Amino acid sequence: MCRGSTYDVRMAQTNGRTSRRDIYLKLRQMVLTLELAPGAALSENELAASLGVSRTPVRESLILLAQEGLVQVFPKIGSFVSRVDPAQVADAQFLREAVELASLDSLPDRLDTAVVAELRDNLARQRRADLGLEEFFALDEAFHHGLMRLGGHGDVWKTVAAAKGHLDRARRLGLHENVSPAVFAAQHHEIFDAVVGGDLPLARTAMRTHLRAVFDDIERIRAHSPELFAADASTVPVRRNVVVWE
Amino acid sequence: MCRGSTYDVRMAQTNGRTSRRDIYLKLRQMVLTLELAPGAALSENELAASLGVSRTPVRESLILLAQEGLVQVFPKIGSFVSRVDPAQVADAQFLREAVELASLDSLPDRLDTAVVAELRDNLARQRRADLGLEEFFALDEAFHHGLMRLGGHGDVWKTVAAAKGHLDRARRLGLHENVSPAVFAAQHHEIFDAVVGGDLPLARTAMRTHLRAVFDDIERIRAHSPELFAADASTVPVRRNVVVWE
DNA sequence: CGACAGATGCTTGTATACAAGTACTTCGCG
DNA sequence: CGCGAAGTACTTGTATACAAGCATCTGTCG
Repeated sequence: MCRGSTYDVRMAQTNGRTSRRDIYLKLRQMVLTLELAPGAALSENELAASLGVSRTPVRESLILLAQEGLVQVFPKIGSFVSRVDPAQVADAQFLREAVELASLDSLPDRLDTAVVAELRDNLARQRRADLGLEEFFALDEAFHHGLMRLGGHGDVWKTVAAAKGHLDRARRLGLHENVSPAVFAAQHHEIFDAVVGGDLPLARTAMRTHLRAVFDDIERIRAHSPELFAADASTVPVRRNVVVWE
Repeated sequence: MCRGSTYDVRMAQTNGRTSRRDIYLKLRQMVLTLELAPGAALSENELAASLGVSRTPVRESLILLAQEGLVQVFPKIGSFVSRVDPAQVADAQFLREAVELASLDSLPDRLDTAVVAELRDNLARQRRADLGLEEFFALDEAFHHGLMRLGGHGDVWKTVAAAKGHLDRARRLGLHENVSPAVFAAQHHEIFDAVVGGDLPLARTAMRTHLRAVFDDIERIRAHSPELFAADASTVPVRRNVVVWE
């Protein structure tokens, strides 16, 4: 009697009210898009008031973001958006390169035609001239995720995505000043053609070149404007009134 | 005025009282060591009472564990230790293999002698005959982490470790019935010798063989006793009184 | 004018009360 | 005896109150 019953996930979401999941996703998006700048002070009370909820869901969201490394919480002092840590950027670069290259190695002989079509459409959209920055990033994310799905490791992308928050923010810093999504789009094309053409070595080198280009772009922007990068990970940022001051 | 000041992490820990960090680590350890069996029901109230704290820190710990995939929380229904998900086990296997092999590729010419000595000592301890299961797992963890540190990617191990909870539990299931840490210890030796000997290809093949052996061990135990593995990820386990019943 | 001490306002951490909903139990009825 | 429906005990989600501590501002004294 009473076997396990299936649980409908939608019921937890369609409450209508903004739940913790919404708050977490919203805050995460704001951090990744630099709408919440690195080093900015986050007050649980202020966020709760501005979102129209109590401290509890805000606090729980901040705890999750802290575990991802996107937020730092100092007890009795304050919570802050993490400064972009070059070490974490390099770690994320290493991780994604290792995983994405290994995924290429495990591509099956016959590719999922639906995913291939999806990628082809994705690349077409990347070619559009009137492409906004966030739109490009979304397409970029979907493209790399799609390649992982071709290798049968679509779920592993979640782990990579969660670990590359610092890298994503660094990329946005770079592309803010130095628009060049067209170059990356062309590299995406090269990778895709090699994959569908079955040329594994070429796909590997193209992917490696692409990811390294992204990383070099970040290093360049770091030398250009280092104030948003973290010097020491355990350094408390300046307080709010001083932030207003600047 | 008022530049950023350094924050002493120890202050947040030496409160004496069991804080959320302690509770989180304790629960996580209990889940990984199967002291909390897959499928077991977790009540925030019961855990709070048994740990002598309120629901708040317990709840926040469960939220973190849920993000790691070790716990499933169903609103208004209950929280449960996740059943070992074969898909997540395979994902973790793919991830760690990709990362650890890539780390071998990035080994420097001159290895950190301190880490090498540490690894040598680690291997000596693995040889001891009176080795407990959890002791072996701790040494295994430290060994692989040490290899990553040699490649300069020690921090990446945190990401891998966080993602391989399901794989670790599957390993413990396997080694509970089928003691063979000696085989794995010998493989560790082989990897280590190839690394210090500078034989990169041999190190790669030895590592791959080792990780695949671990994975095959898991597949074997899954065929042997599948009741602790998840059939469908969104299936609610049986309720508490029924758990007492069985 | 300078420096030290207390007051104040902010922060996060924890405990508790309430809200909403599920699942099982039990009682009443046919 | 079978079955249905109200009731009860439990769950998690949220809001709120209190506790403890750091940083700054301010008042006072030398």
